[in-house]
Amino acid sequence: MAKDQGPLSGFRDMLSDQTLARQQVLDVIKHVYELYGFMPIKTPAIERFETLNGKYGEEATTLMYEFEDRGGRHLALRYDHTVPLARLMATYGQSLPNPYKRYVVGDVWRGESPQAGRYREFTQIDADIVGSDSYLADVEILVMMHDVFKALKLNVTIEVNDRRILDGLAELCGITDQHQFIKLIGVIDKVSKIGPDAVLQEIGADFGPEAKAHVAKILATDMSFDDALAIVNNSKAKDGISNLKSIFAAFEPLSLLDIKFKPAIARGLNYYTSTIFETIINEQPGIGSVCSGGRYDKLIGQLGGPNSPAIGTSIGLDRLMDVISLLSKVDLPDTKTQVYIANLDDKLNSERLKIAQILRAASIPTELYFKEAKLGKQLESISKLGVAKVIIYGQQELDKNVVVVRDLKNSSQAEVPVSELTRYFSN
RNA sequence: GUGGCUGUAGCUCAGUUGGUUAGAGCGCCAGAUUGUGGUCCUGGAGGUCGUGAGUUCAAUUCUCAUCAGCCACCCCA
Repeated sequence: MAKDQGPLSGFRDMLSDQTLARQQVLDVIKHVYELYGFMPIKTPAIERFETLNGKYGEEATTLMYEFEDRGGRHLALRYDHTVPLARLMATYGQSLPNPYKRYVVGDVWRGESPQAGRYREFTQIDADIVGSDSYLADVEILVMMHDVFKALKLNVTIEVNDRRILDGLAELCGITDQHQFIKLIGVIDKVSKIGPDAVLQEIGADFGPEAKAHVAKILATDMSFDDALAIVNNSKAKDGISNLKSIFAAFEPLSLLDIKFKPAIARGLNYYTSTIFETIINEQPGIGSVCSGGRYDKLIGQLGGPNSPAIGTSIGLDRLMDVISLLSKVDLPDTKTQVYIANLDDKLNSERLKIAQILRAASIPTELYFKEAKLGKQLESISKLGVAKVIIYGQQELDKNVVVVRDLKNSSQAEVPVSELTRYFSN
């Protein structure tokens, strides 16, 4: 067992099988993002504490990793990618194209109590559109998320709401205080976890029977926009609903059944202003949201930039990988090597190296078996590594200027002239 | 951060109502006459029972602390 040498609680080491699988998933996501015109950027892991402070909400600030450097500067590890992006926009906004579309892959840190699917260091893959308040930006983000999960062959439900509907609901319940509002949506947000009955009981206890009655209606499943409007019919909610109507109408012809209106979606982060969404994996709802985001039209202005509207999405790669490995129990390979060259005789090492170099030059990942050992032993251990082909090259082959290629998957074997090597492996 | 449950070989777990050399399956290594693997057979290695301290003649088994995992709260990817 591990001594006290393992990684800290909430942090993890990842071996090659896991890392290769992540890379594979990441490549799929990047590919889809780039299809929509998002280009990669990178920002520092550390920011000034003041930059991050107050942007997420009170609770979140206590979860930040903050520290002082040797120069006495008050710093923090980034908590997400959205606030650093907003800072970036405040710095370079004038010189960037408008709308500005970028994506970022990187770790973020939150000092939470770790649990399955909850880590202190995890990777987020964000895509944001800055500078446009068009509902088409919202549409593109949502459709792109649909495409990502389709490409990953995952059945998801993307639940969409508009923060202003909740504002309207609060107004209806007579809640004007910001703290009370946060508390209200916090309770509503728990509906998928604790169920509507428990939520209503809490609402009743905290906000009175009238609020309870209003919230009860909003929690109904399969609500249409008109249903919602009938319940919360004030100007705030109207704005929200007409926004969602435009968004949903735009992709209606695509019939994306996995994107749904759900007025109970709240989102904890403070900076959201209108459209908000969360994504649940249908087979693994317990793990929580694997992708979420929304519109934050005021954040960039808050950080001293121009008043730019913006919308973004964030995929939690670690949770996503947890779900993927839960769903497919297939053993993942931990090598990309395609060919292994067995060692029958140390005297032929430079000949084997020459063959390896020919293959590598043709972009075929190739490794050499270092130790001279029984062929059977070599085949066994190479097979265990998950490598499909072995080149057997001894005195007999040297004399004939050929190579024996054994396929470990179907136990077939072929003699290939050295001059034909590249061609043989290229198809 | 608060509360609860858990922690035995690489993995999944059994076991000890405190008492000499702690077990299984899988995996790993080595054989089965020396240039051919994945089945079967035979043999072997590997554990200071998460770590540290306390109680005791004696602790892996009891107590405390600590670390890690899980669950709830909280928060959210």
